[in-house]
Amino acid sequence: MNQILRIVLIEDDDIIRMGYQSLLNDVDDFNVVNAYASYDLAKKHLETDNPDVILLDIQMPGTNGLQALPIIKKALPSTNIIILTVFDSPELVFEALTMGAGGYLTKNSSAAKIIDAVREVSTGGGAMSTNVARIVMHSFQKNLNSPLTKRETEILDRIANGQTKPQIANDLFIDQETVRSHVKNIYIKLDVNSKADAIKTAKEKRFI
Amino acid sequence: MNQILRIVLIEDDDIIRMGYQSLLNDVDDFNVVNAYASYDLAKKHLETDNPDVILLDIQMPGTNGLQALPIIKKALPSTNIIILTVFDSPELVFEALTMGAGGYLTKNSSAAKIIDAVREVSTGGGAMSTNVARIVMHSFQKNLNSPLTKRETEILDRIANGQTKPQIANDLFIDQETVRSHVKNIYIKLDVNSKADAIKTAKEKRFI
DNA sequence: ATGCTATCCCCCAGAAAGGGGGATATTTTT
DNA sequence: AAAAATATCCCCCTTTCTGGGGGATAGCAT
Repeated sequence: MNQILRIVLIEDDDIIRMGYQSLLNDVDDFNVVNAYASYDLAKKHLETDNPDVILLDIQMPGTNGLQALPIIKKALPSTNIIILTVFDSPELVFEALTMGAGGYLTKNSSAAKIIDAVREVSTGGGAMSTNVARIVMHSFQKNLNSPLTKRETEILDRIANGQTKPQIANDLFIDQETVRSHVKNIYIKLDVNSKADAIKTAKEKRFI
Repeated sequence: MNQILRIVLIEDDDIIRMGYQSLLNDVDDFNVVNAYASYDLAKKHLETDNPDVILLDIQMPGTNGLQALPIIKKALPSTNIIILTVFDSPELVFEALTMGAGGYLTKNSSAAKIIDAVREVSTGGGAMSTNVARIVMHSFQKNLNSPLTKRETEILDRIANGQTKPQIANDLFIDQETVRSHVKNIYIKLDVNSKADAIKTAKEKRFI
Protein backbone atom coordinates (compact mmCIF):
# COMPACT_ATOMS: atom_id res chain seq x y z
CA MET A 1 0.00 0.00 0.00
CA ASN A 2 2.64 2.50 -1.03
CA GLN A 3 0.14 4.71 -2.74
CA ILE A 4 0.58 8.37 -3.51
CA LEU A 5 -1.19 10.53 -0.91
CA ARG A 6 -3.26 13.30 -2.46
CA ILE A 7 -3.01 16.45 -0.38
CA VAL A 8 -4.88 19.75 -0.49
CA LEU A 9 -3.80 22.91 1.34
CA ILE A 10 -6.20 25.61 2.45
CA GLU A 11 -4.25 28.50 3.92
CA ASP A 12 -4.62 32.20 3.26
CA ASP A 13 -1.03 33.30 3.71
CA ASP A 14 0.66 33.02 0.31
CA ILE A 15 4.15 32.55 1.69
CA ILE A 16 3.17 29.89 4.20
CA ARG A 17 0.97 28.09 1.70
CA MET A 18 3.73 27.91 -0.88
CA GLY A 19 6.18 26.85 1.80
CA TYR A 20 4.05 23.90 2.86
CA GLN A 21 3.36 23.05 -0.74
CA SER A 22 7.00 22.68 -1.66
CA LEU A 23 7.78 20.97 1.64
CA LEU A 24 5.12 18.33 1.11
CA ASN A 25 5.70 17.91 -2.61
CA ASP A 26 9.30 17.05 -1.84
CA VAL A 27 8.10 13.92 -0.10
CA ASP A 28 8.18 11.04 -2.56
CA ASP A 29 4.74 9.61 -1.95
CA PHE A 30 3.00 12.95 -1.37
CA ASN A 31 1.25 14.93 -4.07
CA VAL A 32 -0.17 18.36 -3.30
CA VAL A 33 -2.95 18.34 -5.86
CA ASN A 34 -4.08 21.87 -5.11
CA ALA A 35 -3.58 24.75 -2.71
CA TYR A 36 -6.19 27.39 -2.00
CA ALA A 37 -6.21 30.70 -0.15
CA SER A 38 -9.64 30.04 1.41
CA TYR A 39 -12.32 27.43 1.78
CA ASP A 40 -14.71 29.47 -0.32
CA LEU A 41 -12.22 29.27 -3.18
CA ALA A 42 -11.61 25.59 -2.58
CA LYS A 43 -15.11 24.23 -2.16
CA LYS A 44 -16.11 23.81 -5.80
CA HIS A 45 -12.89 21.91 -6.56
CA LEU A 46 -12.61 19.60 -3.56
CA GLU A 47 -14.69 16.80 -5.05
CA THR A 48 -12.49 16.52 -8.11
CA ASP A 49 -9.31 17.11 -6.12
CA ASN A 50 -10.37 14.06 -4.14
CA PRO A 51 -7.72 14.53 -1.44
CA ASP A 52 -6.71 11.93 1.10
CA VAL A 53 -5.61 14.63 3.49
CA ILE A 54 -6.45 18.32 3.79
CA LEU A 55 -4.29 20.74 5.76
CA LEU A 56 -6.71 23.39 6.91
CA ASP A 57 -6.00 26.77 8.45
CA ILE A 58 -8.53 28.26 10.84
CA GLN A 59 -8.18 31.95 10.14
CA MET A 60 -9.06 32.83 6.58
CA PRO A 61 -11.39 35.17 4.64
CA GLY A 62 -15.01 34.00 4.30
CA THR A 63 -15.91 30.65 5.79
CA ASN A 64 -13.29 29.90 8.41
CA GLY A 65 -11.60 26.57 8.96
CA LEU A 66 -13.75 25.45 11.86
CA GLN A 67 -16.92 26.27 9.97
CA ALA A 68 -15.61 24.51 6.90
CA LEU A 69 -14.54 21.39 8.80
CA PRO A 70 -17.95 19.73 9.27
CA ILE A 71 -19.02 20.72 5.77
CA ILE A 72 -15.97 19.08 4.24
CA LYS A 73 -16.33 16.04 6.48
CA LYS A 74 -19.89 15.54 5.30
CA ALA A 75 -19.05 16.01 1.63
CA LEU A 76 -15.88 13.92 1.71
CA PRO A 77 -16.24 11.53 4.66
CA SER A 78 -13.09 9.57 3.87
CA THR A 79 -10.88 12.64 3.72
CA ASN A 80 -8.79 13.25 6.80
CA ILE A 81 -8.37 16.81 7.90
CA ILE A 82 -5.52 18.32 9.85
CA ILE A 83 -6.02 21.71 11.41
CA LEU A 84 -2.87 23.75 11.00
CA THR A 85 -3.03 27.03 12.84
CA VAL A 86 -1.25 29.42 15.14
CA PHE A 87 -4.06 29.17 17.70
CA ASP A 88 -4.12 26.57 20.44
CA SER A 89 -6.83 27.64 22.87
CA PRO A 90 -8.73 24.75 24.48
CA GLU A 91 -12.00 25.95 22.95
CA LEU A 92 -10.66 25.83 19.40
CA VAL A 93 -8.95 22.50 19.94
CA PHE A 94 -12.06 20.81 21.35
CA GLU A 95 -14.26 22.36 18.70
CA ALA A 96 -11.98 21.04 15.98
CA LEU A 97 -11.74 17.56 17.47
CA THR A 98 -15.48 17.19 18.02
CA MET A 99 -16.10 18.35 14.46
CA GLY A 100 -14.00 15.54 13.12
CA ALA A 101 -10.48 16.84 12.72
CA GLY A 102 -7.97 14.00 12.55
CA GLY A 103 -5.13 16.18 13.67
CA TYR A 104 -4.38 19.55 15.18
CA LEU A 105 -0.98 21.08 14.65
CA THR A 106 0.27 24.49 15.56
CA LYS A 107 2.42 26.31 13.07
CA ASN A 108 5.57 26.02 15.12
CA SER A 109 5.59 22.33 14.23
CA SER A 110 8.71 21.09 12.49
CA ALA A 111 8.63 19.92 8.89
CA ALA A 112 9.18 16.35 10.06
CA LYS A 113 6.21 16.58 12.46
CA ILE A 114 3.95 17.82 9.71
CA ILE A 115 5.00 15.08 7.34
CA ASP A 116 4.53 12.48 10.08
CA ALA A 117 1.11 13.88 10.87
CA VAL A 118 -0.06 13.66 7.27
CA ARG A 119 1.01 10.05 7.12
CA GLU A 120 -0.59 9.27 10.46
CA VAL A 121 -4.02 10.77 9.78
CA SER A 122 -4.13 9.24 6.31
CA THR A 123 -4.51 5.87 8.02
CA GLY A 124 -7.25 7.16 10.30
CA GLY A 125 -4.89 7.97 13.15
CA GLY A 126 -4.55 11.03 15.29
CA ALA A 127 -1.84 13.64 15.32
CA MET A 128 -1.32 16.62 17.53
CA SER A 129 1.50 18.86 18.53
CA THR A 130 2.71 18.68 22.10
CA ASN A 131 0.99 21.86 23.23
CA VAL A 132 -2.28 20.47 21.91
CA ALA A 133 -1.63 17.11 23.57
CA ARG A 134 -1.14 19.03 26.79
CA ILE A 135 -4.55 20.64 26.49
CA VAL A 136 -6.26 17.41 25.60
CA MET A 137 -4.67 15.41 28.38
CA HIS A 138 -5.47 18.00 31.00
CA SER A 139 -9.10 17.80 29.97
CA PHE A 140 -9.14 14.18 31.09
CA GLN A 141 -7.56 14.59 34.49
CA LYS A 142 -9.87 14.15 37.44
CA ASN A 143 -9.36 15.82 40.76
CA LEU A 144 -7.71 13.18 42.92
CA ASN A 145 -8.71 14.99 46.10
CA SER A 146 -12.45 14.77 45.72
CA PRO A 147 -14.36 15.05 49.00
CA LEU A 148 -16.83 12.50 47.65
CA THR A 149 -16.57 8.85 48.55
CA LYS A 150 -16.55 6.13 45.93
CA ARG A 151 -20.23 5.46 46.46
CA GLU A 152 -21.14 9.10 46.33
CA THR A 153 -19.16 9.57 43.14
CA GLU A 154 -20.86 6.55 41.65
CA ILE A 155 -24.26 7.96 42.47
CA LEU A 156 -23.50 11.47 41.30
CA ASP A 157 -22.20 10.03 38.08
CA ARG A 158 -25.48 8.25 37.53
CA ILE A 159 -27.44 11.38 38.34
CA ALA A 160 -25.33 13.17 35.73
CA ASN A 161 -26.43 10.51 33.28
CA GLY A 162 -30.05 11.32 33.91
CA GLN A 163 -30.95 8.45 36.19
CA THR A 164 -33.55 9.06 38.86
CA LYS A 165 -33.08 7.99 42.44
CA PRO A 166 -35.38 4.97 42.08
CA GLN A 167 -33.48 3.86 38.99
CA ILE A 168 -30.17 4.24 40.74
CA ALA A 169 -31.43 2.36 43.77
CA ASN A 170 -32.56 -0.44 41.52
CA ASP A 171 -29.29 -0.63 39.62
CA LEU A 172 -27.16 -0.63 42.75
CA PHE A 173 -29.41 -3.05 44.64
CA ILE A 174 -29.94 -0.62 47.50
CA ASP A 175 -32.94 1.20 48.86
CA GLN A 176 -34.12 4.52 47.47
CA GLU A 177 -33.66 5.92 50.93
CA THR A 178 -30.01 4.98 50.83
CA VAL A 179 -29.60 6.80 47.57
CA ARG A 180 -31.36 9.76 49.11
CA SER A 181 -28.97 9.65 52.04
CA HIS A 182 -25.97 9.72 49.76
CA VAL A 183 -27.44 12.53 47.72
CA LYS A 184 -28.00 14.55 50.86
CA ASN A 185 -24.36 14.09 51.79
CA ILE A 186 -23.25 14.98 48.28
CA TYR A 187 -25.25 18.20 48.46
CA ILE A 188 -23.72 19.08 51.80
CA LYS A 189 -20.18 18.36 50.62
CA LEU A 190 -20.61 20.31 47.41
CA ASP A 191 -22.63 23.02 49.12
CA VAL A 192 -25.49 22.84 46.65
CA ASN A 193 -29.16 21.98 46.85
CA SER A 194 -30.14 20.75 43.44
CA LYS A 195 -29.20 18.17 40.90
CA ALA A 196 -28.13 20.71 38.33
CA ASP A 197 -25.87 22.57 40.72
CA ALA A 198 -24.34 19.35 41.99
CA ILE A 199 -23.50 18.24 38.47
CA LYS A 200 -22.20 21.66 37.55
CA THR A 201 -20.00 21.97 40.62
CA ALA A 202 -18.74 18.41 40.38
CA LYS A 203 -17.83 18.82 36.72
CA GLU A 204 -16.13 22.13 37.30
CA LYS A 205 -14.06 20.70 40.10
CA ARG A 206 -13.50 17.50 38.12
CA PHE A 207 -14.96 15.22 40.77
CA ILE A 208 -16.83 13.34 38.07
CA MET B 1 16.65 26.19 33.52
CA ASN B 2 18.95 23.47 32.29
CA GLN B 3 18.52 21.36 35.35
CA ILE B 4 19.17 17.65 35.60
CA LEU B 5 15.92 15.67 35.36
CA ARG B 6 15.62 12.99 38.02
CA ILE B 7 13.98 9.90 36.57
CA VAL B 8 12.66 6.72 38.18
CA LEU B 9 11.75 3.57 36.26
CA ILE B 10 9.18 1.05 37.46
CA GLU B 11 9.12 -1.90 35.10
CA ASP B 12 9.15 -5.58 35.92
CA ASP B 13 11.00 -6.90 32.89
CA ASP B 14 14.70 -6.82 33.77
CA ILE B 15 15.93 -6.52 30.20
CA ILE B 16 13.55 -3.74 29.27
CA ARG B 17 14.18 -1.87 32.51
CA MET B 18 17.92 -1.94 32.03
CA GLY B 19 17.51 -0.97 28.42
CA TYR B 20 15.53 2.13 29.29
CA GLN B 21 17.90 2.91 32.11
CA SER B 22 20.94 3.03 29.89
CA LEU B 23 19.03 4.78 27.14
CA LEU B 24 17.92 7.57 29.44
CA ASN B 25 21.16 7.83 31.37
CA ASP B 26 22.91 8.49 28.09
CA VAL B 27 21.02 11.74 27.81
CA ASP B 28 23.13 14.55 29.25
CA ASP B 29 20.55 16.20 31.46
CA PHE B 30 18.79 12.99 32.52
CA ASN B 31 19.61 11.04 35.64
CA VAL B 32 17.90 7.73 36.33
CA VAL B 33 18.10 7.85 40.11
CA ASN B 34 16.58 4.41 40.57
CA ALA B 35 14.88 1.58 38.74
CA TYR B 36 12.49 -0.88 40.36
CA ALA B 37 10.84 -4.11 39.29
CA SER B 38 7.51 -3.19 40.91
CA TYR B 39 5.66 -0.40 42.64
CA ASP B 40 5.63 -2.36 45.88
CA LEU B 41 9.42 -2.39 45.81
CA ALA B 42 9.58 1.26 44.84
CA LYS B 43 7.12 2.84 47.22
CA LYS B 44 9.30 3.23 50.31
CA HIS B 45 12.05 4.89 48.29
CA LEU B 46 10.10 7.25 46.07
CA GLU B 47 10.07 10.14 48.53
CA THR B 48 13.84 10.19 48.81
CA ASP B 49 14.31 9.45 45.12
CA ASN B 50 12.31 12.63 44.57
CA PRO B 51 11.92 12.08 40.84
CA ASP B 52 10.79 14.69 38.35
CA VAL B 53 9.47 12.00 36.04
CA ILE B 54 8.48 8.38 36.58
CA LEU B 55 8.19 5.89 33.76
CA LEU B 56 5.58 3.43 34.94
CA ASP B 57 4.64 0.08 33.50
CA ILE B 58 1.08 -1.17 33.96
CA GLN B 59 1.60 -4.90 34.22
CA MET B 60 3.72 -5.85 37.22
CA PRO B 61 3.55 -8.07 40.30
CA GLY B 62 1.58 -6.71 43.28
CA THR B 63 0.08 -3.25 42.92
CA ASN B 64 -0.20 -2.60 39.21
CA GLY B 65 0.68 0.63 37.48
CA LEU B 66 -2.85 2.00 37.22
CA GLN B 67 -3.48 1.33 40.89
CA ALA B 68 -0.17 2.91 41.81
CA LEU B 69 -0.74 5.98 39.68
CA PRO B 70 -3.17 7.89 41.93
CA ILE B 71 -1.24 6.87 45.03
CA ILE B 72 2.00 8.26 43.64
CA LYS B 73 0.24 11.37 42.37
CA LYS B 74 -1.08 12.06 45.85
CA ALA B 75 2.23 11.42 47.58
CA LEU B 76 4.31 13.31 45.03
CA PRO B 77 1.98 15.80 43.34
CA SER B 78 4.72 17.54 41.40
CA THR B 79 6.06 14.33 39.88
CA ASN B 80 5.00 13.70 36.31
CA ILE B 81 4.19 10.14 35.39
CA ILE B 82 4.43 8.52 32.00
CA ILE B 83 2.69 5.21 31.47
CA LEU B 84 4.88 2.97 29.37
CA THR B 85 3.15 -0.23 28.41
CA VAL B 86 2.37 -2.65 25.63
CA PHE B 87 -1.37 -2.16 26.14
CA ASP B 88 -3.34 0.52 24.35
CA SER B 89 -6.98 -0.30 24.91
CA PRO B 90 -9.24 2.76 25.25
CA GLU B 91 -10.23 1.72 28.78
CA LEU B 92 -6.66 1.64 30.03
CA VAL B 93 -5.77 4.87 28.28
CA PHE B 94 -8.72 6.79 29.71
CA GLU B 95 -8.19 5.31 33.13
CA ALA B 96 -4.56 6.40 33.10
CA LEU B 97 -5.34 9.89 31.85
CA THR B 98 -8.11 10.54 34.36
CA MET B 99 -5.85 9.30 37.12
CA GLY B 100 -3.31 11.95 36.31
CA ALA B 101 -0.83 10.39 33.90
CA GLY B 102 1.08 13.06 32.02
CA GLY B 103 1.89 10.74 29.18
CA TYR B 104 0.97 7.38 27.72
CA LEU B 105 3.47 5.62 25.51
CA THR B 106 3.33 2.16 24.04
CA LYS B 107 6.51 0.15 24.04
CA ASN B 108 6.96 0.32 20.31
CA SER B 109 7.91 3.97 20.79
CA SER B 110 11.32 4.95 19.47
CA ALA B 111 14.10 6.02 21.79
CA ALA B 112 13.79 9.57 20.53
CA LYS B 113 10.03 9.59 21.26
CA ILE B 114 10.61 8.43 24.80
CA ILE B 115 13.27 11.03 25.44
CA ASP B 116 11.05 13.72 23.96
CA ALA B 117 8.17 12.55 26.12
CA VAL B 118 10.20 12.76 29.32
CA ARG B 119 11.22 16.29 28.48
CA GLU B 120 7.69 17.25 27.54
CA VAL B 121 5.93 15.97 30.64
CA SER B 122 8.62 17.40 32.92
CA THR B 123 7.29 20.84 32.00
CA GLY B 124 3.72 19.79 32.67
CA GLY B 125 2.99 18.91 29.09
CA GLY B 126 1.36 15.89 27.55
CA ALA B 127 2.90 13.12 25.51
CA MET B 128 1.34 10.16 23.79
CA SER B 129 2.23 7.78 21.04
CA THR B 130 0.28 8.01 17.81
CA ASN B 131 -1.89 4.99 18.49
CA VAL B 132 -2.88 6.53 21.81
CA ALA B 133 -3.52 9.88 20.18
CA ARG B 134 -5.80 8.05 17.79
CA ILE B 135 -7.84 6.64 20.64
CA VAL B 136 -8.04 9.95 22.43
CA MET B 137 -9.02 11.93 19.36
CA HIS B 138 -11.71 9.46 18.37
CA SER B 139 -13.22 9.85 21.82
CA PHE B 140 -13.88 13.50 21.04
CA GLN B 141 -15.50 13.11 17.66
CA LYS B 142 -19.21 13.79 17.52
CA ASN B 143 -21.56 12.19 15.06
CA LEU B 144 -21.99 14.78 12.33
CA ASN B 145 -25.22 13.16 11.15
CA SER B 146 -27.28 13.68 14.27
CA PRO B 147 -31.02 13.67 13.67
CA LEU B 148 -31.35 16.35 16.33
CA THR B 149 -31.58 19.99 15.40
CA LYS B 150 -29.33 22.62 16.92
CA ARG B 151 -32.00 23.63 19.38
CA GLU B 152 -32.78 20.07 20.34
CA THR B 153 -29.12 19.33 20.86
CA GLU B 154 -28.78 22.43 23.00
CA ILE B 155 -31.69 21.35 25.16
CA LEU B 156 -30.61 17.73 25.46
CA ASP B 157 -27.19 18.94 26.44
CA ARG B 158 -28.68 20.99 29.24
CA ILE B 159 -30.79 18.06 30.38
CA ALA B 160 -27.60 16.00 30.48
CA ASN B 161 -26.19 18.65 32.76
CA GLY B 162 -29.03 18.21 35.20
CA GLN B 163 -31.12 21.22 34.32
CA THR B 164 -34.86 20.95 34.66
CA LYS B 165 -37.22 22.09 31.94
CA PRO B 166 -38.17 25.27 33.82
CA GLN B 167 -34.50 26.11 34.28
CA ILE B 168 -33.78 25.50 30.62
CA ALA B 169 -36.77 27.59 29.59
CA ASN B 170 -35.51 30.39 31.77
CA ASP B 171 -31.96 30.24 30.43
CA LEU B 172 -33.04 30.18 26.81
CA PHE B 173 -35.73 32.83 27.24
CA ILE B 174 -38.45 30.56 25.94
CA ASP B 175 -41.55 29.06 27.47
CA GLN B 176 -41.49 25.81 29.41
CA GLU B 177 -43.98 24.49 26.92
CA THR B 178 -41.53 25.10 24.12
CA VAL B 179 -38.90 23.15 25.96
CA ARG B 180 -41.46 20.40 26.45
CA SER B 181 -42.18 20.40 22.75
CA HIS B 182 -38.52 20.00 21.91
CA VAL B 183 -38.13 17.26 24.45
CA LYS B 184 -41.07 15.40 22.98
CA ASN B 185 -39.46 15.56 19.55
CA ILE B 186 -36.12 14.47 20.97
CA TYR B 187 -37.77 11.44 22.53
CA ILE B 188 -39.45 10.54 19.27
CA LYS B 189 -36.26 10.94 17.26
CA LEU B 190 -34.22 8.89 19.71
CA ASP B 191 -37.05 6.44 20.28
CA VAL B 192 -36.96 6.79 24.05
CA ASN B 193 -39.36 7.97 26.69
CA SER B 194 -37.27 9.18 29.56
CA LYS B 195 -34.49 11.56 30.37
CA ALA B 196 -32.04 8.81 31.29
CA ASP B 197 -32.60 6.85 28.10
CA ALA B 198 -32.34 9.98 25.99
CA ILE B 199 -28.99 10.88 27.54
CA LYS B 200 -27.75 7.33 27.26
CA THR B 201 -28.74 6.94 23.63
CA ALA B 202 -27.46 10.36 22.65
CA LYS B 203 -24.10 9.76 24.29
CA GLU B 204 -23.73 6.33 22.75
CA LYS B 205 -24.45 7.69 19.31
CA ARG B 206 -22.30 10.75 20.01
CA PHE B 207 -25.09 13.23 19.38
CA ILE B 208 -24.05 15.17 22.44
C1' DA C 1 -12.61 4.87 70.54
C1' DT C 2 -14.07 8.13 67.42
C1' DG C 3 -15.19 9.31 63.05
C1' DC C 4 -16.44 8.10 58.50
C1' DT C 5 -19.15 5.27 55.53
C1' DA C 6 -23.00 2.70 53.85
C1' DT C 7 -27.21 1.22 54.73
C1' DC C 8 -32.26 1.99 55.87
C1' DC C 9 -36.69 4.41 57.99
C1' DC C 10 -40.52 8.16 58.39
C1' DC C 11 -43.01 12.71 57.43
C1' DC C 12 -44.19 16.23 54.13
C1' DA C 13 -45.28 19.82 50.30
C1' DG C 14 -44.13 21.25 46.11
C1' DA C 15 -41.98 20.57 41.71
C1' DA C 16 -41.17 18.11 37.66
C1' DA C 17 -42.04 14.60 34.22
C1' DG C 18 -44.32 12.50 30.65
C1' DG C 19 -48.50 11.25 27.75
C1' DG C 20 -52.35 13.20 25.31
C1' DG C 21 -54.30 16.80 22.27
C1' DG C 22 -53.43 20.86 19.61
C1' DA C 23 -51.89 25.93 16.94
C1' DT C 24 -48.85 29.22 14.41
C1' DA C 25 -44.96 31.65 12.49
C1' DT C 26 -40.50 31.37 10.63
C1' DT C 27 -36.85 28.89 8.08
C1' DT C 28 -35.11 25.82 5.10
C1' DT C 29 -35.30 22.81 1.45
C1' DT C 30 -36.85 21.26 -2.73
C1' DA D 1 -43.56 28.95 -5.16
C1' DA D 2 -44.78 24.98 -2.56
C1' DA D 3 -43.65 21.67 0.84
C1' DA D 4 -41.19 20.31 4.80
C1' DA D 5 -38.88 21.16 8.86
C1' DT D 6 -38.20 23.92 12.79
C1' DA D 7 -39.17 26.83 16.79
C1' DT D 8 -42.44 28.72 19.32
C1' DC D 9 -46.60 28.46 22.44
C1' DC D 10 -51.23 26.55 24.65
C1' DC D 11 -54.33 23.18 27.29
C1' DC D 12 -55.67 18.74 29.56
C1' DC D 13 -54.17 15.11 32.98
C1' DT D 14 -51.82 11.66 36.50
C1' DT D 15 -47.75 9.83 38.26
C1' DT D 16 -43.29 10.35 39.78
C1' DC D 17 -39.54 12.70 41.67
C1' DT D 18 -37.38 16.12 44.55
C1' DG D 19 -35.55 18.20 48.49
C1' DG D 20 -35.93 19.54 53.49
C1' DG D 21 -36.65 17.86 57.99
C1' DG D 22 -36.02 14.33 61.49
C1' DG D 23 -33.76 10.06 62.68
C1' DA D 24 -31.20 4.78 63.38
C1' DT D 25 -27.61 1.04 62.87
C1' DA D 26 -23.76 -1.78 61.55
C1' DG D 27 -19.11 -2.01 59.88
C1' DC D 28 -14.63 -0.28 58.97
C1' DA D 29 -10.58 2.49 59.54
C1' DT D 30 -7.47 5.41 62.13
